[in-house]
Formats: sequence, structure tokens, C-alpha cells
Amino acid sequence: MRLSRYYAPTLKETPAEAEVVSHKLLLRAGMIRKLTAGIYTYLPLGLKALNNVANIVREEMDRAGALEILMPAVQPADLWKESGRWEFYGRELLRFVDRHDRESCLGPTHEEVVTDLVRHEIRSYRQLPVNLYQIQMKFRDEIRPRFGLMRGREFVMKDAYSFDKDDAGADASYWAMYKAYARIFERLGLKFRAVSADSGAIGGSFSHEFMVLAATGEDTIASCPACDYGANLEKAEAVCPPPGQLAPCPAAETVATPGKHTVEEVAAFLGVDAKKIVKTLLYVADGKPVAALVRGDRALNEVKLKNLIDAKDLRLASPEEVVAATKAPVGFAGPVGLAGITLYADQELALENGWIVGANTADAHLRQVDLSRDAKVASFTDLREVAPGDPCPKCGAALAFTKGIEVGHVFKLGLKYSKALNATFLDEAGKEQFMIMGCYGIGVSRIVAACIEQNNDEAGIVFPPPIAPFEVALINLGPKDEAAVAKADELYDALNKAGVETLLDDRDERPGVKFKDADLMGFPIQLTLGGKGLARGIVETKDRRTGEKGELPLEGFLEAFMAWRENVRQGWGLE
RNA sequence: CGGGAUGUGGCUCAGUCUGGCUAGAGCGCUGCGUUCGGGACGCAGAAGUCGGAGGUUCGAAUCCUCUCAUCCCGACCA
Repeated sequence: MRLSRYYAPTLKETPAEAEVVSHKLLLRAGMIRKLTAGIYTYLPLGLKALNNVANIVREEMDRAGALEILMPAVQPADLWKESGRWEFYGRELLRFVDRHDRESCLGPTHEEVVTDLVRHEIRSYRQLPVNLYQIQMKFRDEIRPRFGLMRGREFVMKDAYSFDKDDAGADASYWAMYKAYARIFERLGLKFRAVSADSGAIGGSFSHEFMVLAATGEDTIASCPACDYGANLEKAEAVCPPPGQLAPCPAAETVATPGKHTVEEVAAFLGVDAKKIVKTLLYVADGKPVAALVRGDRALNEVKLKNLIDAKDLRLASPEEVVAATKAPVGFAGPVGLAGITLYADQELALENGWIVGANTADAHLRQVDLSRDAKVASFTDLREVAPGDPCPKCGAALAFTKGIEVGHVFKLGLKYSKALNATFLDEAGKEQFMIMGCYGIGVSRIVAACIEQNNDEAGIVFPPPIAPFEVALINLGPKDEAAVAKADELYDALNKAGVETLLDDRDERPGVKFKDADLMGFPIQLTLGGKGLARGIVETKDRRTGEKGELPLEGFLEAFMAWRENVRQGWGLE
């Protein structure tokens, strides 16, 4: 492709709307343009990058035995009512009525549609397993779309669904997808990590997330440097010794703590460690107040609490609600005498006695509290957030934290949808059984953004070769010099014939402009053809990732180029 | 949805607090000339209902009310 006839409007300045680096660079490099909040047009360069990702995903899905289909974006409400998600999916499901007043929605995911498809066709265990996938535009009416392609309302997703006749088969399908995903991210040239994860609203028994590592990632990954344990912080288990016999403690007593609301203030005022204090957090779960107790120096993991009590909606109580529940201002809530509110304690709180807790009275705390004696705790379970340095649940080594961007998620769904939608088959014994499902998503458009979050510098994007819209930018510094033009055309043709996608910058621009644009757009390889080099019979080279410059002879160029290109690819960790 | 902020040529912003002449700058764009190895320079030009509606005022980009949009922080998620 010739840049002079391409549509890649680059921007010198960053549009005010962009905050994160991938969004800024995608706009600046002329890859995307916003239509409205969370909805973007892919320009030629952006689309090429997107398609490069999609094609690798497709190849690996095919290799893993999945079959590509294409399902509709518009879906009837009836199906969603049948699965129960019409009520429960929430306002992210974009609903509308058509001219016949039929309720419909734009698909945010396709469990209902595939399950409906399969239940009509598959009758026998002989037809199983089957794994169907698609690469398609999803719509989720996000409360707050943000960060450009990172969280759009419309986004390209690869979603696959497996149906198996038994649990062993379902596990095999799951791990086949897991392996395919690992291959995909390796082939894309991205640094990633697979971690065990919470299965969230989609439901199911277990799941893994694939995270692209990037300092700007929204998710925190707790991973073990010694073994292969890795988990999303939401899911990471806290290790806790089993509770022993607790020494009895004297009767609880009230102590004045005037104006001391926070754990830190109370600890400092009483001259004790925050570890001796119990934090009482009031939440509203599906409209009902609940209290969660964690040690003063710990953070509550809301996902764990939500899963424990199986709540659909969980939020921190407002100050007014706290006052209503505890009869005391915020900061003095405690587990003792909290009438009508279920208490859930972190497992660590069963290990010791003599806690300091809020007194449910302004400016007062209780000490010498025995939680089993003085309060009615419903359960002691893992509720806290893991912290860096905590022991690995598998091997005990100190966990380290890194930031990542979730780009893929594999779920073992089990019977959730097959039961809801009655997807059954006859087994060997002629007995009707529910199919066992798995679902597997990859955020194709998000990968493009995540890839840029991971690979960029001051000058712009640094695309890994497999994702780059063009692998090579061929810069002709002398677009008016016939000899240079002829040579540029010759190299351009040779590269394209050799299967190396090349963008020829044949614009009548000053050299600086061309260099800046090539850097910004992030092509892995830059070749510069200028008067100086031409006279000496060489082309200049630049590896965008390392910034390293070199030369290649014009005589026997292609061969020398292909060899050097191999080095560049190896630098990316590609085969 | 709760909290915070912003809307002024295509882009980045100044001007708004303290109302007042023809609304400015840089980038970009068009033409001409000089340039030409890391976002050139000169000259000439095109381009703005100051997000929208209503109000206050002799007079509104500026003050008031409403509204729309966008961005950031939270809950959700590929």
C-alpha cells in the first residue's frame, strides 16, 4: 500500500478525550475515530491490526477443532427470558422493541443463541462433543465505557461454546481451549499470564482469565514466583492456619475513642496494632444489610463476600444506612449487638481473641471482645483481599503482584444453560442427559488496545510483527527523484511478493514527518531509502522495538532482508 | 446511577472569575515562493450558530436556569 493514497490521518496533538496510552495512540496514529461514547470506527490501519488478531484467533480455534459460525446480533427476548437472564443481566443488555412490539436485545454474549441452536439439532451422544465459535460484534451498554477500545460498548469478540456428553469430555474441551488460548497469545507476541478467576455473572464452576501484562492494566494478578500459581486478585485465596483453642479473654469493656473513626486513628489512639482491631463493614446485599468483618490491617474482597452470600447485587452501605443500622455515626460500627444484621467474618478472626471493635455508639469502641462469645457470627471464611508477600496457596512462597488486562476468559459452565434451555441428548443407555457446556471468550478488539498498552514508547506504538498492520514501512526520502522512486518501487514489489506486508511512504513530505509517522504507527521494521544510502548502494534499517539502526545492501536485498527480519522476529520471542 | 470536570474553526487551547469594539493563538488545511535526513520558513487565504434552549441586561463566549454531549473516579466486564 502507498501511504500517499492511504487513509491514515495522524495527529500531532493528543485529542483531549483520550486518557490512556492505547487510546491516545490509536487516535493519533489514525487507526480509530470515535462516533459516540464507547463506539468507534476502525480506519484502515486499525482494521488491519484487528483482522490480524482475528485471523490468528481463527486459525487456532480451527486447529483446536472448533467450528466457525456467525450468530445474529439481534436476539429475541423470549430466549433470554427462558434462561432467566432477561431479568438478571441488568442494564448492560441493550433492549428495544421492534415495529411489532416484540421485545428484543442486542447480544452481549451468545449462550442463549448457541444453546438454542444446538438443542434443536443434537439428539444423540454420538453427535457430541461439538464446539462452535464466532468472531462478531458484541454490544454491552456499559455504565461507563472508557479507555477507547479497552472498554467500548461495541466490541469485537471471539466467543466459543462447547457441548459435551460427560464431565471428562467437558474438561477435555476446556483444556483444549485453554491450550489454544495460550498458543494464540504466544503467536501474537504478547506477554501474558493465565490465572484462575472468579466466574462472575456468566456463572459456572471454574474459569481462567488470560491477562496481557501491562503496567496500566486494570486488574491485579497475584502470582507465585516459585510455582505456576496465578490468580486474579478477586479470586486469590488467602492462606490461613486452622483455628485452635482460643485463650478465654476477660469481659468486653467500653473504651472512649472520641472522634477516632478510622482503624489507623483508633490504633494510634489506643496504642495498639491495627491487627488487634476488627473492621466492620456494612453492605447492602440485594436490599438487605449485611456486615463483613476483617482484621484492621486487611482489605475486604467484595467478590468473595458476594459469592459467599450468593448476592446478585452488593454495595457498600451509605452513611445514612450505616447510621440507621448501627445507631451510631460511621466509624463506630461493630459486631456486638448489631440486631437483625447477618455477620460474616474473615477466617483470620477465628484465630485470636480479645479484639477491639466499634461499640455502635458515637466515640466509643469495645475491647476484649470474643467474637464467638459476644457476637453472632454466621461464618468464618476467606473474605479478605490477598496482599503482596502473602504465602502462595500452592507452595507457600511469597506472592507477587502484577498488573494485567483481561483479554480472554474460559469458563466451564456445566449445566447452567443446558438446564435452563433444556438442551439434552440421549446417552449410550438411551437416557436423556443435559449437555455439559463451556464458554470461551477473547476480546479481539481489546487485544489491539492491550497490545499497545504493553508495547509503546515516547514516539508511539511498537507493534509486535503479528499484529502490526504492516510489517514494514518503506520510507522513500526522495519522492521526486526518479531513481529513488524506481528503487523504492522495486523493493516494495519484492517485499510484497515475498509475503512481507509493506507500506510505502511515497508522500511528498519532509523526512522528519515520515520518520515521525512511521514511529507513531508502530511498524516493526523501518526501511529508509535516501540519496546518501542510494549512492552507497544500501538501504537503512531500523528495528522499531529496539531502535537499533543498520543497513542492508541493495544488491541481493531480499535475501539479506529476510535473514535480518528473522532476527527482529526473534527479538519479539516469535518462532 | 453516585461523585468530579469539560464543551470556543478539523486538532490543542487562551479569553469566562471582573459582561463592552471586528472572538484570538499554535497546529492542520488551500495557493505561491524558498526549503528538503527526525514533525521547515515567509507571504497570502479559507474556516467559528463560542454544545443547545430559555432568561437577566442597553449589551452575553462571559451572569442565571434548564438541557445535551464528552471525559475522569466508583460498581460491571472480553
